[in-house]
Formats: sequence, C-alpha cells, structure tokens
Amino acid sequence: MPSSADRPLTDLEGAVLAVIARRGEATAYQVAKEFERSPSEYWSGSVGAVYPLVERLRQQGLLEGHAGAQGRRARTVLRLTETGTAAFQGWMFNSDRAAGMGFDPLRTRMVYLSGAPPEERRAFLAQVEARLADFAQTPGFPDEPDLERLHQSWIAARLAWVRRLMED
Amino acid sequence: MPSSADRPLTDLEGAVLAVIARRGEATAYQVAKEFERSPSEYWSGSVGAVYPLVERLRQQGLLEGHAGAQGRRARTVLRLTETGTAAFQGWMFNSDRAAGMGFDPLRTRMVYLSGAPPEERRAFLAQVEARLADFAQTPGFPDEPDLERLHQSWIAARLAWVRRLMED
DNA sequence: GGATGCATGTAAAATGTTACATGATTTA
DNA sequence: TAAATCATGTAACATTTTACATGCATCC
Repeated sequence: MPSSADRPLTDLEGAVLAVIARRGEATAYQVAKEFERSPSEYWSGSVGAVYPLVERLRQQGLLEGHAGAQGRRARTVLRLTETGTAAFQGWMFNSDRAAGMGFDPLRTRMVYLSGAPPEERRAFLAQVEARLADFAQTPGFPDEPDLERLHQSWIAARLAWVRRLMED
Repeated sequence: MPSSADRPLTDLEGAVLAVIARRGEATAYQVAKEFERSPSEYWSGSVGAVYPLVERLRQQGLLEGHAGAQGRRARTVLRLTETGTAAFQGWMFNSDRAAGMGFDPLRTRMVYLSGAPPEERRAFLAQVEARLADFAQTPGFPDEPDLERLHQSWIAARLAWVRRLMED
C-alpha cells in the first residue's frame, strides 16, 4: 500500500483526513482517540499508527501543523492544506471505492457455508442475528445523534440481510 | 496481529483455511488464485502473502503438506490437520466476529457525511447506487451458482441500505 | 523450437500493532 | 503530594504488498 505522491489515498489515510476535515483541525492524539471510540473495531487507532501516518501526510504537503498550546504543554494542531483537501475529496467521493465490498466478516464466512446444508447455515445465521440484535442495544455514539442514527441504520441493514439469507 | 500458538486466527488465516477446507485440499498457488478471482478486492491474494502464511500455519501444525506431482513438477498439496480443523471452526463459527463491522468503505465515508446537508448526501449516495447497480450486472462467480447467489444477495442488501440512507 | 503463460517461490519495502517511555495535569 | 490519567510520542515486531526470479508446459 504505497502512499507516496499522487497515488490514491489508502483507506486509513482517507479516514484520518476525514476526521480532521470534519473538525476543521485536530491533533494526532485526538484523531487516534476518535478511532478508539468508534464502534468499528477494524482499526486499532493506536497512536503508533496515526503519528507516523500524519507525519507522512505532512511531508507530502497534505497536512500542515501549527503549534497550539494547552497550558504549558506543546501540541501540534493539524489542518488540511489545499492539496490535502483535494486529495481527501478524491478519496471521499470515489463512488467506485465507496461501493466496494471492503472486508465483510460475514460474507467471508458465508462463502464457506455457501454449499452447506440449509440447517447448518441457518443455525449459524441465527447466532449472528442474535449478536446483531445485542449490538443494536448499546449505542455506538452516545452523544452524537447523527452518527448514532447512521450506526443503527447500518445494524438494521445487516439484520435485514441476515434474515434474508436465512430464508434460502 | 500476532498469530502464534493458540491465539485466535486472523481473518486472512481464517479465509485461507476456509478455501482449503472447502476443497478438501489445495496448493498455496490455488488458494492465491481463488483470492484473485474473488470479486472482493480486499485481499490482494498475492502469493507473497499466501506462501509465508501457509508456512506459518504448517509450523503451528494447523496444516500438513504432502508432495503431489503434476507431470515432472514438484508441488505441495495442503490439507487441514485435526488441530487445524478445530482452529478453523473456532474462527468460522465465531458469531461475535461474524457480526462485526469489518471494514465498510461506505460506512466509513458516511461518517464524514453524517452532518452534511441532505442534498450533498443524496448526490453521493445516488452515485454509489449507480455503481452498485452496475456491479450487479457482471457476475462475480460465473461458474458457481451458490456463490453467485450469495454475491447478488450481498449487492441487493447494500442497495437496500443505500436507498434507505437516501430517504433521510 | 521459441514465445507465452502457468506454477512455485523469494526479497525489499511499507504499513500497522503492541508495548514501552515520559512529561504535564488533575484529583484524592 | 502521591496517584491516576491525559497527551505525546518511539521502538520492535509481524504482516502484507509489490516486484523480481525461475523452471516447466503448452501452443503456434
């Protein structure tokens, strides 16, 4: 996954820029925290991933950092440059990539079960359905209504798919 | 992502074992090809990933290889051991992981758009909808009906979600 | 029998994860 | 003021990607 000049952004890069773009500005630490808080467990959001990535983006001119201060403490506040904004939008509104499958843990498993007897499939899917239902109970974004709606909508869509699969 | 003894399998490990399990046996090359053919573009399925991974699994005793031959040519045919079967099933039927979000390229982007004005969201979603509709035209698994059904079902579920999102 | 592609690998480089280090702030 | 936690990083390690290497088979 090379990310050098004028290659398309990786998904992690896009997601990091998205966080900064949405807030206007942010520190690397804040970005990492936002990943940690997300109900998606896909990216660890460890600072060990975010700091080096941010550093690369700065060197490529997509991000600029200015010194801010909290109390006596040094901190680097990040903001998208013009180039960075363009690169971000290229990633963000790429409908081709947006429509792709990404990594789908259920689909990956269903490939294996595709030839299996219906009862076996259904037993498995019933468990997944139960987990999803649990999942829907605990809010993913307690204090951001827009994101919470999106989250619930995602779960609902998955539940619908699982139920559909159980019918076959 | 450590994969040493008795840690849970990574998703790539699980997926590789799934391919071998489904076929009964396979060579590393065949596994890599199957990933390449898949409509999912998430894993490159490069042999450079698969061969070392298979080697690790052999050393952990999850896979065993016996020499087969095609013409004069050496090849190593892989099969799950008993331990390997157990590990695979642990991965496969883990409904918790199966119900997770994995990496969803659309959701990732919608997080950014969650606060955006409805027309902007709708314009983007309309493009994604169009791409998904195209996507549905070309079969993902031309000669495997079960998998093709799964594939179409996945796309249909996504389309339904996208349309749902457009209504908000 | 030379070109093309299939099959089997290896190597270098980039990326991401976990774990560690350290100073500043707050809190008990 | 000691303990906890917030904020900012760095380092070692494992994994994955891209690119290269090479021998066998097939086809023209």
